[in-house]
Order: sequence, then C-alpha cells, then structure tokens
Amino acid sequence: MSRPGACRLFLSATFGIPSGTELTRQLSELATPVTVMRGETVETDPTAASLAFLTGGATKLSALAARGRHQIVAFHFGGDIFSIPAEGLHRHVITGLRDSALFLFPARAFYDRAAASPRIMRTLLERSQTALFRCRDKAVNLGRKTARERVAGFLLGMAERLDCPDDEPGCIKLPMSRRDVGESLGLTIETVSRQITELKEAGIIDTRGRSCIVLHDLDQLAAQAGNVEPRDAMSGLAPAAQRVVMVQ
Amino acid sequence: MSRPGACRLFLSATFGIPSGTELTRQLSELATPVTVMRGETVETDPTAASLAFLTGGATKLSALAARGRHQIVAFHFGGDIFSIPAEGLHRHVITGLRDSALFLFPARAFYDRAAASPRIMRTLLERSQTALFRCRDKAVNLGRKTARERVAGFLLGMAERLDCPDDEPGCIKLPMSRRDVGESLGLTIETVSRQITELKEAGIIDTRGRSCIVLHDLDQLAAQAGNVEPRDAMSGLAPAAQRVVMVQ
DNA sequence: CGGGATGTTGACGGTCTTCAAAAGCGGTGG
DNA sequence: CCACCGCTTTTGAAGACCGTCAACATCCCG
Repeated sequence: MSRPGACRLFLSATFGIPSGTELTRQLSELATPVTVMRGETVETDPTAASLAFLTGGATKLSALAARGRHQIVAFHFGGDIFSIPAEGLHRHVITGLRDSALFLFPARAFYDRAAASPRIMRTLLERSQTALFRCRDKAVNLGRKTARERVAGFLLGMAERLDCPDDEPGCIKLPMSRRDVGESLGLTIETVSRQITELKEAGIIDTRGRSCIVLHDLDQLAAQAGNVEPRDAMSGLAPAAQRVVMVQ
Repeated sequence: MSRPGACRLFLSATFGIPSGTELTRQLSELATPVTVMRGETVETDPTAASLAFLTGGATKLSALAARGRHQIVAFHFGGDIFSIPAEGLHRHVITGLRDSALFLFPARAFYDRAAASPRIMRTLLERSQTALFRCRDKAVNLGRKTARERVAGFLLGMAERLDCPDDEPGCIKLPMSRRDVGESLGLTIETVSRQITELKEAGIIDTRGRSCIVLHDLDQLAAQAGNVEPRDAMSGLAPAAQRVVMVQ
C-alpha cells in the first residue's frame, strides 16, 4: 500500500492520466500514505486544508463541536476523494468504519501542481461539487425533516452507494453502527432505533442481524423520505414571486 | 448590466485574467444575464447544474422539500460565485434579498471552456471548497446545536460577511427577514425572535429597528455559539482510538 | 397618518432527547 | 458445538426544547 508507485497508479486510475509522467511523480511526492483500522481516528493538519484519496475501505468524516458533540458530515468509500478543512468553527477528523487505506495531501500544494492538468482540475471540481450538493441535501434533512424522513432518506442514499449481495435483492450491509447513523442524521441512537422498528412494523424494511437491512419497498421508502414532490413545492413562496425560467 | 461586454469585464475582474481574450468571449457567450428584484425568485434549468455569478445585491439559495418546507442552504453577496444543482432530492431556487444582478451559465459548458485556464479552474475549485466547508458547518449547526447556539453563530457569521456602517462599530444591517434567518437555521421565526430577545436581555446584542443588530460583545457571542473548544472535543470518541497526526 | 407586513410575546402540545434497564447479537474459549 | 461475556441495540418512561397557534406590538411605506 505504501509501496512507492502505488500512489502514482492510483492517481493515474482516478484521473485517467498516464502514470509514468513527471506530474504523477510530483504529486505522489506530496502523498502521505495512511492506514486506518476500524475505529481508529486520523487527525490532519489543523492549520491548512488537506485532500484525501481513499483507496479502499470505508471512513466517516466527523465535525466536533462544544460539549463533546459530534456530527458526521460525510461517509466515504473506496475511490472517493474528499477534502478536510483547516480547523475553523469545528475540527474535522477521519475515522475508519472498516480497515481503510488512504493518501493524504496538503491541498494547496496539490492544487498548485495539479493546475498543470485540466483533466485533474476538472475531476476535482466535479467531485467537490458532488460533495457540496450532497452536503446541501444533508442540510435540508437536518434542518427540515422529521426523524422518520431522515432515516428513510438515509437508507435510500446508502442503497445507492453500497452494493448489495447478489443473492438477496434490496439487502444492504451497513458498515456503520446505529451511533454513526444517528451522528450523521442529527438524531440519538435511540431515535434511530425506534424509527427502524417502525419501518419494520410497517413492512417497508426488515433487519437481518445487526448490520443488514432489507429494503422491501423502495417506493414506499421514498414516500417516507419527504423529498421534493413533483409540483407542490412552490406553494408557500412569496405570493407574487416572479419567476424567470432558465432554458438550456 | 446586460450590455454586451459587462460579463467579460466581470469575468476578467473575478479571475484576474485579461478581458479581451478569446476565452472571455467564449465564456461570456454562455452567459444569461438576469436581474432579480427583492422577493423575486429565479428557477434554473432543472435538468443540469448551473453556475451563477452574482455581480451585485444579495440573494438566498433555497432548497424545497415536501409539504412546502424550505431550507435556505446559502446566502450570497456581490462577487460570489455559486452553483445550483440539477433537480435531485430537492429543487433549488434563487431569490433576491435585495435587487440583484447575476449571470447564469450552464455549468458543464462553462467548465468545458474554462478548462483551458488553470487560473479559472483553480479559483472555481477554491470557491467550491469554501462553499462546501461553509455547508458542513451549517450541517453541524442544524444537526447538533440548540436554537441559542444557531442564532449566535449566525450573527457572528454575518458580522464577518457584511460590513458595518463606519459610525457604529459592531452594528450589522441584516438584509434578510426573520423568516429567512429561521429558514436558514432550521428554526421558526418565533424561535429566532425569542433567541434574539434573550441575547438582548443578556446585554450581548441590541436591535435598532427591524434589520439592524448591534453586537456588543463578540467574545460572549462566540461563547454562546457552541463551536469547537480548544481541546475538550476529543472526549467521547472511541476510548482507545489511535491518532495519527499529520504534519506539513 | 394609516394600513399592511413584519416581528414579538404567550400558552400549549408534540417530537425528540435523556436516563435507565432489558434484550440480542457476535465473538471467544472451553 | 455450545456457553459465556461484552457491546450494541432495543424498549420504556419522563422531561426538555422547539413548533404551533393565536393575539398583540411595531416598523415602514405610501
């Protein structure tokens, strides 16, 4: 994993560029390879933003607030690229959900060198926007949704990102504990548990052991998630709000 | 505002590139100039992400969820660049807080052409990351903070982004209504109002009319915001969590 | 100065949290 | 293979915080 050259191969595969170039060599020089075992936590440089490339495993990125409160801002899986801010209002740490391997880069230096490659910059920009859009959806969930809606939405989101074992359709194996789910959704583990029980009683999902959840009815689950509905959402805006519709 | 050439000048000023180039011409061809009056709402292309350049004024970006619920995901001021996602879990709309002017671009096409300029890509990437980090902080606020903490944090954040009139130090003129504050913080307007009253009674702030707030004591306000404290935040992590500290 | 929108205050109720205890899963060792 | 033990999860009851509903006050604009 920390064998020299592993980083260059990963860079090349991620960005679709040849691995033998001067650029991949320069970038890989900046890398710090890190392995994070399940439950272990990594702190990055508090004075500057870092860039992380998760080559394998699964991690969570948590923000820490006063009075020991934690908010998970994102889950990441193999192949993900994500950034960790310098310490500002909250400190951010990476924790392994499974044994994981990643490369850490000082963000600024990485960008300085990557600027030479439009392809890399384009990919970074698109990944960053994806993260932003996901984070905004999370903000809506945390700010405006009930516990039921948050849990239903969480299960749907995980069903998209995790692949289920071939033998049982709609079955997902959550790599995180109820505590993690709660810290991601802004709920306590008790509330998460109660919501799962209720979804189970409604016949929408089922549980297999601790970490497996079978999604019987995706449509009904989506209906529970309280996301935007076709065309009712505009009601409640300023009464005479003008609308300028963009085309193209 | 929509005079041809205005967009090129703005692009040039924003990215620090010459305005007479072929690139700025190409990019400005993609622009749709829009003026949004106070209270007016703009919808962008629901099928693809858009990029917005706010040349002047102030706007909010809201996400719409089921049952007419709104969550403001960001406020923007003159000079800001921000992106609006295609319709996914939630629909996003731009609304003017003041009379505002902006240029809208189809994001993909803009990136395709901007890829030729490392400078533009670098700026876009950094702005996107700033937006992401702000959104994460918002997620922490919405998920883990009390009403008091959210309002205190909001006032501090606005004090940083808005400039106060020279004659009265610590005085900020909020361009948004209590409703907007509530929709940004995941609270009702009544709760926002009560929190402001309590901060006022504690002597930490004062109000002047509807939209002006005087921040008497920034330190005490920060203490109310519940952000990360120097070194107590790690308590509560997994007991024996190993930590790998990054340098550089 | 008057009217309407915006903001404040009060009483009550619901949802989620907190605190506490029981149950269940999963790994280890006999 | 089964029994045991620790940790995660579930379940229950009580309480806190914020939302809802309603009335009143205030600001701002014409």
